[in-house]
Amino acid sequence: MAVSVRDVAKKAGVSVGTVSNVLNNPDKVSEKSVAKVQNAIDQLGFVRNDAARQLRAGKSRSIGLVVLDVRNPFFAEVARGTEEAAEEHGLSVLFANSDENLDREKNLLVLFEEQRVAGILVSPLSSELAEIKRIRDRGTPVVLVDRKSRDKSFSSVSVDDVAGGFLAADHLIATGKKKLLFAGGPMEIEQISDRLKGAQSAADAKGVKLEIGVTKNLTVLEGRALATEILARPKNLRPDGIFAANDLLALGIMQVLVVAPDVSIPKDIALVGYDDISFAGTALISLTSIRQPSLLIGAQAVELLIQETDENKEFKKRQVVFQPELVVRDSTKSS
Amino acid sequence: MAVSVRDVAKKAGVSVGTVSNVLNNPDKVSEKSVAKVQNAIDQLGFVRNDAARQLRAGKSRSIGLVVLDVRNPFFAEVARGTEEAAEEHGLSVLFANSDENLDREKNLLVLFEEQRVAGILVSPLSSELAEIKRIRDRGTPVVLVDRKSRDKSFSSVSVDDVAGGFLAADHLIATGKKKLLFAGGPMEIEQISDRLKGAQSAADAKGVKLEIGVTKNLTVLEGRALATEILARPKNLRPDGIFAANDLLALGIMQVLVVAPDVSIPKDIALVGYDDISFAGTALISLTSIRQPSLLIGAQAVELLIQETDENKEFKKRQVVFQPELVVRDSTKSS
DNA sequence: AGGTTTCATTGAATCGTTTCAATTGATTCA
DNA sequence: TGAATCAATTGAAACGATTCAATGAAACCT
Repeated sequence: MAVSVRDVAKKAGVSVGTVSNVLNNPDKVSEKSVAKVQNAIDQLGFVRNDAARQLRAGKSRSIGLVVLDVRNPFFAEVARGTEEAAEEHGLSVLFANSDENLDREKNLLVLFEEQRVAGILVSPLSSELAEIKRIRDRGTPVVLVDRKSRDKSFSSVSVDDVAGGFLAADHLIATGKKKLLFAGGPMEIEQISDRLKGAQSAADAKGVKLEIGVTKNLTVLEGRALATEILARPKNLRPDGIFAANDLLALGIMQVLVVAPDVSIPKDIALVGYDDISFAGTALISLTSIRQPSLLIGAQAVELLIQETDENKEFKKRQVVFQPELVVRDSTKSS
Repeated sequence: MAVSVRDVAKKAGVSVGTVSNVLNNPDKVSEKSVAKVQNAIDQLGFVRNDAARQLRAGKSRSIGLVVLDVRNPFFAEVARGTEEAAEEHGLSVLFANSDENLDREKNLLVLFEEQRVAGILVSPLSSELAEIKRIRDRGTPVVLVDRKSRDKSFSSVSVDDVAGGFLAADHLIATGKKKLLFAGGPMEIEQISDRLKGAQSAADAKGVKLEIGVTKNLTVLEGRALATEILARPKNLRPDGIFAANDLLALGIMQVLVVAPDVSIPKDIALVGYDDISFAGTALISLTSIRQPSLLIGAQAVELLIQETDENKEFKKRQVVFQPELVVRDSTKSS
């Protein structure tokens, strides 16, 4: 059933070495042989066996990507970034999501290591990097994604969430807002608490109040709940600017505020989100947001991985931190 | 650098066969040997080489999934469905998207075939199945996803879009609407024209008018453009029920209608979407939609693939067609 | 013609795992 | 005690592509 190079060689009347060369170094083979071999391949329906190739080569031409959640648009973009960059280097990317589950993460890492991937990009769940370090030390390069490693022995790519939080709050203050509210949670997630930290420092710098509205998660529903609570307050106790830790939360808040008769966005309450998902720009009132260069993050991670593979390993660890960007839209723009 | 079973065997003082058995059939090995081998594995940091395993086995334990666009929430759900079903059978799923690009599709299929995947699930781009047929005939089982094959030689899983269109229009009519509008396009996409076909037949059956609003694509922006056009009309020329070919389009329409002073949803204009994406339920006015059993589709596709692998190949081709389901929410529910 | 270089081709050895027929050693049974 | 049974272990062979030193053939130069 299975057709091997040997079968092709026999049919074409050449040696297996020649067949292999036709496949991999066609310029080292005479035209006549190429033709004969191609012919035999077509007739027999020969398909290269990648397992055998890899076994011989010792390494695969794939890199593994482990993210927390593929359905998060941010990670979907990061994934595309890695895919594009990898393609340029003739590599392909195997996607997998850990679903924020430590066991799954472990399994996936083992799987990738068994596959002898050229390298692993991982957005690690826990701060416990022991397992990852073990893999790295056994020879598989690893780059951390969306997480700054204090441990300088890892290369990493991340975004400065503190700066993002600062940008958001500072922008609200710049448009004249004086009673800010930060919406988000749980605070155990470093990205979220960093965004708050940045917002806090902007507020402190300008002597503006910053209230904290902790949510259980970053979903539309939580946003609506929070907004409903805010509307229940007397007008003078409401914030005049809200910074939500992501866009879904912000959109939920917006949905409720927009139908409240006594609130106008952005005049009474301005709103800033985070992530700049595609829905942000197309919302009823387009949403000001903090954009993370997600494609770039993915691409950069691949580059770091490749550097780590190429060069004398120990030298080239780098921690790349991208700066987020403020995208101003109608939810904060007084027209 | 690389540690092999042979190294483990030497260190543990047993044969390679025993090491292999510890890995794959621990019950066939004495406890003492298991302990010795485990010890050696830990000390040496041995990691199984999957390429060698596969080479020996002749088949991988992965199945390949090629979808048109991973960022489409429908396909994201289908992917999860395959993942869950595959996991139950001890298989893993390799994701890839063709980006609606024929060359990419071809490359991915070749890649999967070279990997000797256990089978391929593909949402094929063109109706030209020659290449896919060739792969199938060479021995890799293939199941078509989200596409009904007229060619009965393929197993396939799809959803009845005509029925979905009928459901939507019939529901609008049942709530008393008399001037319907179908929004969607381009009509070359079979899924879209099928939905229209179903809507048309529901309208015909009840003697209700159905206007067709063709859009360039199915995005929020197109929906807003269309809705703006509708609002520009005198009131008596506006439809009283709109069926949009997907939820993004419907949400765009809703965004515009909801702020129009002289339109109330669903009293003046009712709205039905398609796909039931997670945003549908959390929209400002929750959106009635047609749900496709996307998880089930993925799971079913895996089952068909496995049947095709197991049984005498030629018998078990099946074309499974799921029925979509109407999910009634506020956008059509007179409260 | 003789020698040297160039180019194409050959095929055995290799990668690391699994399999399976053969072997060993221990245990049971009559 | 000798034979039969069973469990545990062994190690060579196989999977299929690639590599590389060796070989062959042709072309070139003096």
